[in-house]
Parts: sequence; structure tokens; C-alpha cells
Amino acid sequence: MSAVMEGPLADLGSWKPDHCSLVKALEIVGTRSALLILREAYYGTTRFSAFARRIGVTERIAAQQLRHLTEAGLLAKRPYRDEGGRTRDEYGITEMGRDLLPAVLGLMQWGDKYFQDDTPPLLYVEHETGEAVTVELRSDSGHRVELEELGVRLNPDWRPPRD
Amino acid sequence: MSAVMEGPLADLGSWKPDHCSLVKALEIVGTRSALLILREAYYGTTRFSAFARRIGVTERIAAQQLRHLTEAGLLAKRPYRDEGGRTRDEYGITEMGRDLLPAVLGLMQWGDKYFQDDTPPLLYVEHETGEAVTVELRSDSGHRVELEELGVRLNPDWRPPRD
DNA sequence: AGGCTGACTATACTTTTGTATAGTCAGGAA
DNA sequence: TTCCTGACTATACAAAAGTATAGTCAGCCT
Repeated sequence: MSAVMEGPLADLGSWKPDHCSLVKALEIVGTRSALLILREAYYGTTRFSAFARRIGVTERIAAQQLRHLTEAGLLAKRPYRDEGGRTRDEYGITEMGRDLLPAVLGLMQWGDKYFQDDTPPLLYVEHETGEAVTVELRSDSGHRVELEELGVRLNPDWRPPRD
Repeated sequence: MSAVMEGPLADLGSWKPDHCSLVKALEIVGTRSALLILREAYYGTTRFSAFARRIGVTERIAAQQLRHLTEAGLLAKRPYRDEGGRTRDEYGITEMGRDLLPAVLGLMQWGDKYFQDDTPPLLYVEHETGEAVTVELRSDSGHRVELEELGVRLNPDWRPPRD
């Protein structure tokens, strides 16, 4: 069982997944530390040393990834200052970073199910109602979609990039 | 802006994300090649050489990751035989592998938006209707949930593992 | 002026992930 | 019995991601 490969995509031998968005995404967030930094940003962590301490990574890696994610646009630096201290920079999540939440939470929920016996340490809920939150595939009209119902087709509007 | 950290979780300085499901998930699928193999499995690729060729990775890496993902339970080997050939093994996706689809498609859609100018080479639709499919956070009653509405709380049923 | 604090950088090393190229191996077909 | 094919393995190496430890540096407070 797999997705429904439509039209010429059905013959897997006849094409190769070039210009794949997954590949491009992984170039930015394809490492452990990048995704853990995002998790922390979702939790509300903003400061350099908190990132390093909470994800358990050396300051070198934290600095590297924070720079990398900031340059890529997932995080944004902004000045802060707490009383009796100098002005410094902290890191806040941007819309681009926020848009990765489904992917990150999808990984978490998968881990919850298969490595925590469905009893993970943390629960993700709708804050207002307390209802459990899940990451799902939905069609535009709101219908849930399973792998076997998912169609993959060529985008007629796609044009090869000039680079 | 971030998720709503409930109760004692609000003070990020007072706890560390131990036993995190994301960390456990990344131990299995935290590499480029693992996620690309999953993509291919969703597309319907089943054979060793097709995996290697289509994701553009050496046979060594393909063999390594196929073994790894099979041992972890995301893929399952099964015999096949096409006419005039001997019996060999191919790899099919399991329920465990299928359950990662939201995470993988979430990464793809993020790539579509930010690196393809919203005009990616492939479209993901509900096959029956042709409607676009998106990966979303939903509460049990079907309400869409944004980052700011997401509550994170301690699971009262959680017990530390004995290992 | 000197110390403190948080955000980094420098140097050196290890591990993991990946490439490149060649070879093995099972077993049905000719 | 020898060939062919698809699924691997062997060896050697390169590059990326991460560890460990120590040091720098800006600027506010005393």
C-alpha cells in the first residue's frame, strides 16, 4: 500500500524526484540539533544559554545552529535587556519557523506512540479546551486523508528554476 | 509567541525535556537518507536498487538504512518474484512507517512554501476529489489549532521507565 | 578601574553520515 | 555448467555533526 501516483508518476522507473521539497527542507532542518532548537523555540526558549542547556548540546553547536536558523529565516534576533544587565540578543520564532510545527509535532507524536507506549511525559492539547491535539492530513474540505487516499500528481504550473 | 506551557512547565528554567519523544524519533529517522527512503516507500518504491537510484545515494547507504528501518519496524521485507527471475526480497511500509506520513509531508509542504515559491513540482491531493491536502494540527473535536493555542502539560499518567 | 555575566569563538578531536569503486553471492535461464 | 541479474558487502576515504575545554569580549554595576 502506498500513495496513488497519478499519470506518468505511476511508473516509478520513468522519473526521478528532482527538485524535491523534502530534500530542500532537510538542507535546513535535517539535523538533530536544528529540530531540537525548534522544539525549544516552540516551548518559548529564547536565549542562547537556555537553548544549549535544555537541549544538551555544546555551546559551539548551539551557536552554529542558531546562526544557521536565523540566516535561513526560521528564527529572528531581537534585543532584550533584563534589569541590571546589558542589552543582548535573544531568538524568537518567525512565521517560517512556526510553519514547521506540524512536521515537528508529527515526529513527536510518532515517538509518543512507538517509544513511550502512548504514555509520554508531555501532552499536547488545545489549551482552551484541554482536548488532545493530533497532526493530520486533511483535504481542503476538511476530510481526513490516509496514505492510500493521497494522490501525487505533476504540478502543471511548475517550471524548472533557472539556477 | 509560543505554545502555552501549562503549570510547572511555564518556568523553563526549572525543568529539562528528558525522555523527549522527538529525541527518540530522531534516533531512528534523524538522517537525510532515512527520510528519503520513507518518501520513496510512500511513493510505492519497494526494491533495493530503486531506492538507491531514486534517492541518489550509494548502495552502501541504501543497504544500511533499509536494514536499520526494517529492524526498527518501519519497513518489512517480503519475498517477490517476477517472471524469469529468482525469488528476492522487497521492502514495504508498515503501519509504523505509515504513521510518520504527517511528519514527512509536513516537511515537504514547508519546503513547497519556502523553497519552491508555492509552485512545487509535485502536488499532494485527495485522489478521489483532487482537493489539495495539508498537514494540520487539530483538536479531537476537529478544531484547527495554532501554535499559540497549543497547550503543553505534564502527563499525569507518565512514569519514568526502569531502564 | 575592575569584576561579573551572558553570548559567543578557538582549537583539537570523535563519531556519524556519506561517497567511490570494486567485488561477492544466490539461483533461475540458456 | 555457465551466465546474468539484483541484492547486497569490502575497503578506503571525505565531509558533516557533534564533544570537550578553554578563552574572548561587550558593557553595565559597584
